[in-house]
Amino acid sequence: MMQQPGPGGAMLPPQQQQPPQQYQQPPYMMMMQPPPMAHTQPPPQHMWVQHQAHQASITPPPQQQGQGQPPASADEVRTLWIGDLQYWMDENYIASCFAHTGEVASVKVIRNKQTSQIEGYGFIEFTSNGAAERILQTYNGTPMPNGEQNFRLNWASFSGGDKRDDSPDFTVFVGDLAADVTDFMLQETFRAHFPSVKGAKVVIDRLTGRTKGYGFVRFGDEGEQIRAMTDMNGAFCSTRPMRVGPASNKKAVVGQQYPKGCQEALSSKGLELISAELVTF
DNA sequence: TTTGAGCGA
Repeated sequence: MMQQPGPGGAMLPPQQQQPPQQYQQPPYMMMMQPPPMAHTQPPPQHMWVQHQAHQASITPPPQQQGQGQPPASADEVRTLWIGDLQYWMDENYIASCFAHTGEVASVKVIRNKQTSQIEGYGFIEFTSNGAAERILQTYNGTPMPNGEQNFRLNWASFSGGDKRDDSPDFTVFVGDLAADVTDFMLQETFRAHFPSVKGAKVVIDRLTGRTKGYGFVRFGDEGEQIRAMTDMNGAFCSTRPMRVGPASNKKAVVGQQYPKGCQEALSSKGLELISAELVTF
């Protein structure tokens, strides 16, 4: 029947209490004061460039890179994509989040060409593939230092580990979410009843960093998706009953477009990487 | 707030 949060509390987000206590002390505090609501004005453009200076030349010439840098296996993938960035989360902030690892090679936040506003995503290059993977596993889905939202990390596009599930995803929409519901919480709430749950996503408002009160749960099995829509409707996640319904496909599921030229690279070397299910959603 | 967010020179 319906799930209640009541006694026993079977669904407890272990994620909430395992913040890797590494990132709570580093001295990023001095620079992470969000500007007082910079409406739409581009911040001074000189601020986000200099952090690269002390990083020992981060512009690896495409061919000859074996000079001062540890040549991380040439074609090793070591760049992560980071999303859900707020307008004030610049290179300095992101770099500071991982500074203690000592493995950040460079950070780049994508900005709008005209407005210079942060587009909401960026790239973090690490010193090795292993470092990148470690950070991905450790931090993805955990709270960011500002405490308002979670890291959303993934392998940089088409570089190997990004999602490319051949299997179709069966998604349900979940509304009426309480403000404290996280991806993980939502996922586990459903997974407790439906083992085919692949992942869940609580939609975050980029301007506020807070949940929009709805999200999505993906199933591997269509039957479970269907059943979840009735079984889980009204079930509790955190403090409120959820509203579960069909999800409108955000886009054509199949036939993603890859940059031309990447096709053969993918088929030749990307396959084993895909099998590992590193993708959270 | 109720149908996402997504790859750079």
